Amino acid sequence: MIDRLFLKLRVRDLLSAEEEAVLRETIVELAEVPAKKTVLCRGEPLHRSILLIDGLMCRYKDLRNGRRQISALHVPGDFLDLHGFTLKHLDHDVMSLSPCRIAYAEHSRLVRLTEEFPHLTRLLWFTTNLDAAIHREWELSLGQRTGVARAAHLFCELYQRLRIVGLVQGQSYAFPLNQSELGECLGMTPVHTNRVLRELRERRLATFKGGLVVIEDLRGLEALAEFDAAYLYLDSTPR
Amino acid sequence: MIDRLFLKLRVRDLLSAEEEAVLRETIVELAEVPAKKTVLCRGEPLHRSILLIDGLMCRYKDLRNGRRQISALHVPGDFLDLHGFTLKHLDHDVMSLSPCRIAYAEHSRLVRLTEEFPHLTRLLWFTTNLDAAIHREWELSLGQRTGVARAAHLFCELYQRLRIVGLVQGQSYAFPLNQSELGECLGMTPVHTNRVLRELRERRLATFKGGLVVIEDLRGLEALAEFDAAYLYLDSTPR
DNA sequence: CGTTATATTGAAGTGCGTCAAAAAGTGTGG
DNA sequence: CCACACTTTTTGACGCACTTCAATATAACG
Repeated sequence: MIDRLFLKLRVRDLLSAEEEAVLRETIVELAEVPAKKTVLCRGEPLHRSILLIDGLMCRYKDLRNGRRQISALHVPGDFLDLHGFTLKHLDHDVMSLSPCRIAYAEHSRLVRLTEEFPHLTRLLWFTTNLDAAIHREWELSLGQRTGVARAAHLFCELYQRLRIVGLVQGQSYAFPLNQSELGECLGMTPVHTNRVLRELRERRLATFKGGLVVIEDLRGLEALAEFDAAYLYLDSTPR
Repeated sequence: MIDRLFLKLRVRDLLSAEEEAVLRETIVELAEVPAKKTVLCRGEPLHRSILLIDGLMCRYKDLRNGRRQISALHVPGDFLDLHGFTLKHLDHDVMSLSPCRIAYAEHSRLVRLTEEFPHLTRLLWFTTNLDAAIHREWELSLGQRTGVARAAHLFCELYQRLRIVGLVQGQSYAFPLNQSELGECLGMTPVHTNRVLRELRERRLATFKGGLVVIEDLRGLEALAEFDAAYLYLDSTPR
């Protein structure tokens, strides 16, 4: 059930059998969430954190003119709001993009974890810092990359993130959102998103259709995006 | 010396005398850094983290066309690279914008801190999650806000962040960077930054000149920016 | 089969970038 | 104190990336 979390962690560090057991005891109570459902609202007090088991979720913020920025995408094995463990409430909303399965970790149990398992604590701390590293790369995209490069970069990032949890088949992966929502990740309108996708298609780099991304030319896509996976910390290092 | 860190932490939580003492023992060895000096390079192995005592620093990433995105600004009391404690190397560079004073915390000592002081560990974890919350708000700015609103929002954010560490005098604060560097924070060219600043000046909201920000109409600035300080977590909550 | 969401394309408008030059500020040495 | 070099700010003209508005096409669905 939480095996994708272990895959994600073991790409980055050693995880002992005891630590694995502790996580299995901490993360419990499976639940299902339909697509397009807000699972967490900004400001509400939190007493547990959520691990994504299956499906795709996002965090987002809105402006009053109705424009929305998706600030993060989450794939299976990611915590949606582990940062909420120390923040106590969120500064953003969280919603499902596809039907999802989730599991819960009570904050009271996480407190005990920080008291008894310092290495595991640092590893969980690491995962929130990894989220922040992805935020920084998105800031670079939103601030400086062109529309096509932004889209190309996102496709490269998800290729790597999904690959390590076993969710890439050949050169394609499920990416269940529509062009409007993709535009909300990329800081552009649905119309322009459509044009950007057409350019990637015509340049034979990647296609996005019906919630499926097909990478036709990974090297070309990475070159266009100036993608360097270093910010995903895919190296195994003691934390 | 590290009192601004205590101001920052005590806005958010109780900090015991013992914890304060632990931090004083952990953060040592004062150093000076001239302006415009790169203090940390992406990729290099880290064995300590840096606390900013005085001055202004930034983290940034470059693209090959020479465009740069500043992904975070740091004010006195902030760690520059506490995330580096769990990441082990950085995905970005860090440089000083003004002459700075810094102090060091050895990672070996931080490891011991995580083993012996779980609440303090959670508080330090919190500060890295606060950095991430600021990243998210910048993503919203870069993706969805107009140029003027982005600038206005940044001025509001720094007003609050500097205020809690005692670095706002009346309605103004030191913000020692030039228009090019400000543009690198805001995802815009120096030329456009200049025009945006003129608009804020002409609308009598704020002025930025000679490294000094003067807020003329805080409410107006906040309204233009849709600024809501909630993402800065200025409330005292047990972590 | 009709209804609704999603994708696609066109045309026109705008915010921001680019290029270029001038003006103002800053520091240095004489 | 001025002369000079250099950086930073400011402004103008023009171009492009992206938005907006609108219409049509296609797919999804009960």
